[in-house]
Amino acid sequence: MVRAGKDGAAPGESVAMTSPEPVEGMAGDQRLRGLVGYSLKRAYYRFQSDAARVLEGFGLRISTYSALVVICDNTDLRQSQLAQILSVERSNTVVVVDALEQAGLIARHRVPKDRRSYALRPTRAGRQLCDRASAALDQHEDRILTDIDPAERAELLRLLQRMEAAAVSREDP
Amino acid sequence: MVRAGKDGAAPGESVAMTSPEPVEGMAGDQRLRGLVGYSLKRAYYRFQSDAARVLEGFGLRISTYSALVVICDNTDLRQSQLAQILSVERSNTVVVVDALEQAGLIARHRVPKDRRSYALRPTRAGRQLCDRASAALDQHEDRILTDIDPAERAELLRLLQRMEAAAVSREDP
DNA sequence: TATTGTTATACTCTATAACTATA
DNA sequence: TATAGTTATAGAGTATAACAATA
Repeated sequence: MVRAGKDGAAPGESVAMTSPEPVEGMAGDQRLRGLVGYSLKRAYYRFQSDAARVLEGFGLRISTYSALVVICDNTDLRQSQLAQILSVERSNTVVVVDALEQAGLIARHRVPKDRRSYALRPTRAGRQLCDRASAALDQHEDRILTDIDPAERAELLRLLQRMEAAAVSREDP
Repeated sequence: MVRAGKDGAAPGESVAMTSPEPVEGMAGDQRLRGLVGYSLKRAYYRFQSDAARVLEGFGLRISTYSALVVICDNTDLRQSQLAQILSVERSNTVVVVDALEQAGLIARHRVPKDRRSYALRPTRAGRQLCDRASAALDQHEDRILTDIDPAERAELLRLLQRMEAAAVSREDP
């Protein structure tokens, strides 16, 4: 029972990434499906593991890719600004910036006016890789969302951002 | 946790949970905002940290709560079925089921016909807590999604599930 | 005193492999 | 041999505290 076509998990794909084939005669996760948070989580994990696989081909992770994009788009960014934009802790940006620097994709430049901080700048290789990875990621999203038309996709983006903003506004007790 | 007096961050909330106030004159994360995956991630983290806070009041985490719901809704579930339904590895269900059992919310019953597996059953306390936590979580989602009307919310759920399914179907390269 | 970057640490979630006991 | 549950472990992401250099 339970196992329809997929035997123990196809060689190369994990069980956890298998689609939730409903167990016959069981409710399964139907009750949880009513929660936006649950479907959000499932969609997110699926989506990000695919995105991670795409970026792996460029030697990037999701964290390093998104930092690289922000550094490319904001001239002479400080690390604490990077942290704020991406909503990660300052301390956690260090390893990401280290990785980008060691890969020769960005450089830390000293700021004369404030010698505590660095100005982050992409190298030419960094800009090039950023553009190539971005194109691949766009293509990837187009493929994944192929049966969701542009209007729906725009609506989806809009709803996700409203949800995030709504949750933010509920921060205070 | 959450702690009111940490040093760097604004008193009350961590930097990471701070809203992404656009740094003036900068592009910020605008380019990333075009990616569904990025907004999906941001919405997800915001959402789940809120949900985790709600469940904390019941002594539950997201993982234990969702397992409890599935166990309540599927009679005499096996652990591997639980894993399949929730799309987690079998090995990772063990600690979750342990936690639920130790909290007196479920019990492992031996199955005479197959002594390798357990039949998971909720206790009365487990069912009660499940219902109370579910109600609280529903309320929480209603609050968060207060400015998203029911039609939009249904559309959101539908799109999220289509996205997940779409990503699934792209598993085989 | 406050801020920037940093280090160290811990906790969670996820993934993999290998073991045991049953089948 | 195959499966159910288990153990151990490793990797990422995230969060907190404390420190040095600088403001």
